[in-house]
Amino acid sequence: MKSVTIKDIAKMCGVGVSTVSRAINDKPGISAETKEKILKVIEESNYVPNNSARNLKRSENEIIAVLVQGINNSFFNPIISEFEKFIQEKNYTFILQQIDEYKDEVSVALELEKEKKLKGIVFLGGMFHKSKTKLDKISVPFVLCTVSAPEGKNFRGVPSVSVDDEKESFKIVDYLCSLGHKNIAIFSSTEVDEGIGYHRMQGYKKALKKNNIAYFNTNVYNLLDGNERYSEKSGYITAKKMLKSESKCTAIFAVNDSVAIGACRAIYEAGFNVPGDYSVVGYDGLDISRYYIPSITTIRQPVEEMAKAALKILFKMINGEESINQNIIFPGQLIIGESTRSI
Amino acid sequence: MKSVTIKDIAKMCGVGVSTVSRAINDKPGISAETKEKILKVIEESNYVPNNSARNLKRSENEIIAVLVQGINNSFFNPIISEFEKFIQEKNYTFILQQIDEYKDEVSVALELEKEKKLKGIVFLGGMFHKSKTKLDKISVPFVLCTVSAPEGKNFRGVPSVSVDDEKESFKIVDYLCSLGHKNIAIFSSTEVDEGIGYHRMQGYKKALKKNNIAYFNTNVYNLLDGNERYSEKSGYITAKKMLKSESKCTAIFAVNDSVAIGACRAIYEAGFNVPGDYSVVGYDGLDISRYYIPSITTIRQPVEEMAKAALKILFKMINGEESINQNIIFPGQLIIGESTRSI
DNA sequence: TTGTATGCGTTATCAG
DNA sequence: CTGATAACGCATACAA
Repeated sequence: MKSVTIKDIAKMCGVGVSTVSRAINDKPGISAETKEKILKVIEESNYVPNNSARNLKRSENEIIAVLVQGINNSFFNPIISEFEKFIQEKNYTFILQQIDEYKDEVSVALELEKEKKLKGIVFLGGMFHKSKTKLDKISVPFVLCTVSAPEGKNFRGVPSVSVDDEKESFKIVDYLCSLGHKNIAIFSSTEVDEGIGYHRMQGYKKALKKNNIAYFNTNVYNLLDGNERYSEKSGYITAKKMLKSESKCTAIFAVNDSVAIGACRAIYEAGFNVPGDYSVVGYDGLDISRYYIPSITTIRQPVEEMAKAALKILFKMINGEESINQNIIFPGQLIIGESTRSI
Repeated sequence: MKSVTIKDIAKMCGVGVSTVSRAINDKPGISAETKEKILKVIEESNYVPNNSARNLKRSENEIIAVLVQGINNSFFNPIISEFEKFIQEKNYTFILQQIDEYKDEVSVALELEKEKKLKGIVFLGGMFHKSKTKLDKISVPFVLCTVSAPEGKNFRGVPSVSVDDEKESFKIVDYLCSLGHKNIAIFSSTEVDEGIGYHRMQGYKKALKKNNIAYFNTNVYNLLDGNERYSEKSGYITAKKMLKSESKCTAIFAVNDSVAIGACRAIYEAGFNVPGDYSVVGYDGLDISRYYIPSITTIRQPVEEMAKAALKILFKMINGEESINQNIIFPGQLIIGESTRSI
């Protein structure tokens, strides 16, 4: 079970370890002859360089790490694909690191930074309960993607790329109002976790206010708890709950597309029609929202552009081109689907 | 930018490095007093242990790595969640490693094995162009999940957990036949890549044969190329192509649920109805197939059970309980949705 | 209870 | 072009 090391290879070839190292790493200062011989021996043996040892020695690696929470969220899929492409084009190595729910993303970042000698970090999604002081310990460039640093709390200096959740939520709820809806339910999380639930709720409230519609607690439907919260199932169950209640609402603002789809299904099963009986809107602009029947009216986040923008910022920082922190806010796009109608 | 090491901490505390090490790792043989003092200093400094150095020293780590190709495939989501839960229950650390499309998964496994001193590996999905000789170089226990080793080629000894794609495809196409369909199109990949395309095509052919239905090339529709192949978009475009053709088919066997959904949407947009004009079936049993309207008739792979079974095998091997290789084949479940009807 | 010294597998810096 | 040898940061056997 003892694994073969560079020393073993050196011995087998009758050369020094540094020569073997040169062969492995395509370094100059080695004759084609010996190189070939060494590579051949390596091929025949079970030798695989130990990355831990490598990382320990190397002062810097051309690698970017992307840290995601909730990797099973399809919203992230196109973003991750974009990262992969972009980073590879720059001839960097791309590491995707999943963050366990209960773990602190900044701690993981700190560990990874030392371990791999990273060039840069992207935080994708996440709740961002991050403390600024801890964030400051990160010594390589990093950027937040799809979330922005909380305002006020002295988080200035934290570059980010995001969409203004409150504003976009306002936009889509306002759209519902413009269609004549006056009784609009919201399916969301009522936990004040500074996460998407909070901002989207704020947008909802503001839109109602602007349209002179009173806000009622009874129109707020709390989604499932836990990691199923933003799933189709969650929307489905919540809609069933709503349908059983005395709700007189004519429209539903679901906190994301998956929830909207679950709601549509529940409404369908109850013998009602979308948008005939209920207009339903989502948020995010997942692919599936275009293929669903009815297609879902939603706010599309320009994910590819956001991904590119995040990496551009990151590489600028890496290259020391600009040290000013940027906080790019992308506009969301209201996509009018078949799930809404005017009344 | 020089980062602080264990030595620095030792110096700052006026103790030896081993004492600091003991404090960090909760090892015995240290007074509560000094431990507390050390931890406090660490807290205040920017010290983060370097994992590369740790891995280099440690002989074994309690960690399981899961290697996935195409992490953006929602089919894998519940499996990964299950892995995470299971592995954490065993008090092991869970590492999810994404494999770039162009990379060889076995090479990655080999590297990772040395680097992290893994206890075990799970290969999730993937094409498995793996060569047996290379696979043999892996010296820790591993198991394939959702794919089985290719038959014949002396791959005996490679434990796996999977569903019999050919048999299950047969089952669902046979079901279509039993509904009276005689002209059944298949949306798949015609590349002979030993991947899902091939086996599902075989099942399709066998089902036709059993039902005395002739096989026509013209009923085979090739999906998009590249990594969009198995997406909704791919099914959508392929269905449009089919609708424009002279096809007289009354049913479509889509190679997976996403493709089926794309096809349903295209049919809908063309003014036709599922299942009125076309019956559509998928494969996999994604959550969305239950929430789609119409819900999709599909073969559900028992993903949670498969995930658990794979890890059970792995842990048995790790504990040396059973060295016999197991190849568990789970039955798929025919789920009859609203997307099919008898004619 | 604590500190010192050694080695993990590499790469990099030197002489040769 | 090549080969010793010194780090890299940590854990551990051993000595104190």
